[in-house]
Amino acid sequence: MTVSKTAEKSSGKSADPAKGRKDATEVQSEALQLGELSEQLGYVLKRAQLKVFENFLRCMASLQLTPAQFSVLLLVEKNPGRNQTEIASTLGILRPNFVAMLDNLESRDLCARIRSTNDRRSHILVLTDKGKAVLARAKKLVATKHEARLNELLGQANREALLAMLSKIASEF
Amino acid sequence: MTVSKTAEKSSGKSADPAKGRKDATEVQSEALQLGELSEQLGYVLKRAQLKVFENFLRCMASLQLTPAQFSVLLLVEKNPGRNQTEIASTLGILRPNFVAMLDNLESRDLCARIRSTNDRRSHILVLTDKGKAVLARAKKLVATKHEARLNELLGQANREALLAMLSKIASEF
DNA sequence: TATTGTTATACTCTATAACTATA
DNA sequence: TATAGTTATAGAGTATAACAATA
Repeated sequence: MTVSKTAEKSSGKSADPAKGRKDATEVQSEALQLGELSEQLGYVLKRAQLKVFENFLRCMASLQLTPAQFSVLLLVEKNPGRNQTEIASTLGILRPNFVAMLDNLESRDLCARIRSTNDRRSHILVLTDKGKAVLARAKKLVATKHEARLNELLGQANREALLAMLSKIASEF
Repeated sequence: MTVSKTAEKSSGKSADPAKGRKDATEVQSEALQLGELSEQLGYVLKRAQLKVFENFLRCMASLQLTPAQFSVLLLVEKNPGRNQTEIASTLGILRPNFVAMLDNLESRDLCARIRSTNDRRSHILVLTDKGKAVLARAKKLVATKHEARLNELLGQANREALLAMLSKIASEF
């Protein structure tokens, strides 16, 4: 909501921004003060999330998997035989929006919809062999490029503490 | 990307989900296993961010301010006299998208665009008196309802550690 | 020629209602 | 009657190109 994906350099329109000013009302034309914004958890959380997703996409460029697609593959692998409603709702994806997502994954032969014999309204979801292979490669990329970078930045212990706090917020806030 | 704003209850379609099964292939029809998903920082980060924004909106319902609008008011208050480009780019908002946002805030008499005398292309942004008053009330709501809730959940020290780590990710990742 | 604010536009993500086929 | 998957659609949020006024 607050933040977009592109950063932009600040201008600094005058030739010598450090020199004398015309009058006292003119502010110094350099970086703005974030002020209380840098203490707003929501603001920092959003900016951090965008950075993490951006990095995830870069790490996954060769496999063309978005964070959402990766989460679907992971969940289907862990819970084979569940239907669309169960997978979607666990991920917080609304069923209507899940249809196009699955169409995409299925068209790439990463997962398959199988009509359930128990309840012929349901589509059971499973990973294809290719889906399993791609997911295995994706996990490796995430571990060696994405998570490794985070561990490097924060340290293993801090990364785990961060995850624990975010989980608490996600489940209890 | 991964997560929507509404949660949904899982079904549990059979009358007695704990009792005997038809055959060994049928899975237990209760909660799904998140598996590695709960270790994915991006996934947890996104879900936490949605919860925090949701709570922010609830706390701000009386003032009808979104996180993005709050961030604009905060930044304009801290940096009066800056133009649209400077405020927008600092927040990561693209200039074209900032126009409608400002139209909204200006129509509610919370901030004003003033044609700069130095550079008549620029619109200098300032908070109106009403804007200052509303922002003051917003800050109070955020402190007493929103941040207080977070401190209650995490503890003051943890909340600060969380903020520090997220800031590091936002700026260095 | 370059920049500011703006318009137009498009694409993604999210959300709701309603249809169909099954139960 | 209710549920699963689907379609259609609408609204945010985000992205790019291009224009008028001004520098």
